[in-house]
Amino acid sequence: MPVDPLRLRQTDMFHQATDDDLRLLVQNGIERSVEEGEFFFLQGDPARHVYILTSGRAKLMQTNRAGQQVNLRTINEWQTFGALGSVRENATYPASAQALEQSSALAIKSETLHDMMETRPYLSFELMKLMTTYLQEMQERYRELATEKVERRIARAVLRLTGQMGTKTKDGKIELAFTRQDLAEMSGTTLYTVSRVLSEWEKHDLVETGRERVLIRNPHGLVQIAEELE
Amino acid sequence: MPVDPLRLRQTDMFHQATDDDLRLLVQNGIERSVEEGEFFFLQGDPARHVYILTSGRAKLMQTNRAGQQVNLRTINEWQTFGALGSVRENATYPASAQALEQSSALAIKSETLHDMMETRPYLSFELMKLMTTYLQEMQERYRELATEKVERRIARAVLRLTGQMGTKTKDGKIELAFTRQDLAEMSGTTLYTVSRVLSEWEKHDLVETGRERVLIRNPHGLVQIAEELE
DNA sequence: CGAACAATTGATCCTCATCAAACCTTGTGG
DNA sequence: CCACAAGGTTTGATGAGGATCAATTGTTCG
Repeated sequence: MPVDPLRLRQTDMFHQATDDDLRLLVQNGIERSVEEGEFFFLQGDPARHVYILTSGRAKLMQTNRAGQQVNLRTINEWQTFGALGSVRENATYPASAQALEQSSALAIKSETLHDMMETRPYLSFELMKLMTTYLQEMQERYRELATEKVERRIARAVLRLTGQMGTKTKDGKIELAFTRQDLAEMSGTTLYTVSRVLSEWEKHDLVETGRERVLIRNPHGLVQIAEELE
Repeated sequence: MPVDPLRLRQTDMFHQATDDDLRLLVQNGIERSVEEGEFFFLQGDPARHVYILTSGRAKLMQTNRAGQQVNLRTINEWQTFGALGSVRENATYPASAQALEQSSALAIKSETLHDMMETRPYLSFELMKLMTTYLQEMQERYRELATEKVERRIARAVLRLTGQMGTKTKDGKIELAFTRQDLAEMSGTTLYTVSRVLSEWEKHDLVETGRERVLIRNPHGLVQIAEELE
């Protein structure tokens, strides 16, 4: 199912784009559909495309040579990914992008975008804003990982996800659809520790848990864990 | 001592700038000198200026509310800092910049740079390239911190510094001027652990150590520690 | 020389990672 | 509709890797 060019404007990077620009992007892009668990690209692949997720959900992750993974961020509809590798020519992707569910993305040739940037200052400006946001977030997470204890890091990860992907249920709770493993990769710990912490939280009525699911009952309590001194 | 506008071209961001642009920057900037240990700006200050270090050495660091610090990067002559906070209006600096020795910097009003970017596409493009580089490095360090053991992290930190700030001595060794505390903040550990690891390395003739000083005797040995499987 | 600061080293303790086993949940096919 | 497989989750036991604390020993500089 082809992408409606005008919907592309939901993408931060293209907020200010003209209709013609959007059409140009879609014309020069190809749509890629990917099953749950499959990859849009792998760390180390030549960075030939920049992607915009048009449906589904994906995650960006990095692997070390021993195979351990960390989650860099989760990608929602109309978010860009793979842009980092495309700034310099002949770059390779510094991370892998894996679909969390069946997903589609518009893949635009890196050069196309590169060329467009030369004549459309808004593009590099927007991309820069995006990069600074990510950089700032990474710096914060880096500090957290270096200085904070696990429970707090998990609380932060959950709260971050709440803002980005939380869906409200009828009775006012907020639902997150992630495995313990996912949460572990996002907070730099193991699924065992996440499980233990969630159980502890459940005892104190902060959350309800289930398979691939966390319901947040008391966000304020989590904020307290995430922010409180000591 | 006023900054020679043309020397500004050493700054990555201004490689492609015209002479007039450089002069404009200097005219609109003020020079700030700062003693060792003092701050150019503090985390949380309103981000009114973008800085270019014209002499000395500084570090960018983040502090959590308990006062623990992490080192985000070290700043050398002609490198930009404080640019991150200046992209959005009314932003605050996400980190503090502290002089490692007596240093000077050219401070340019954020708005000035912002305005210049609108008419000079190369500026936002260069700034974007810079941001992607930093982002990529932070992502890597984040993964390291999450998945690698301390010794390896310290080895990586030392090697990174070697590339950025290492000065060669006559007899072919590479010298780094950092305290154990600095290295600890850069690798997410404590000065005690750094001290122990360096002592161990010294026993194996990989380095020589001294007060605020590490001499690298065998870089290849360090690479091995940093890269080797297991 | 003495003060201030940096580094070392030992002893101790605590947080988490790791491993193992059992238990749930969900979806599939007979 | 049940049985079973596959994958997700829980929980306990154990131990390692570093953090923390304390005391001592350099080093530098006024």
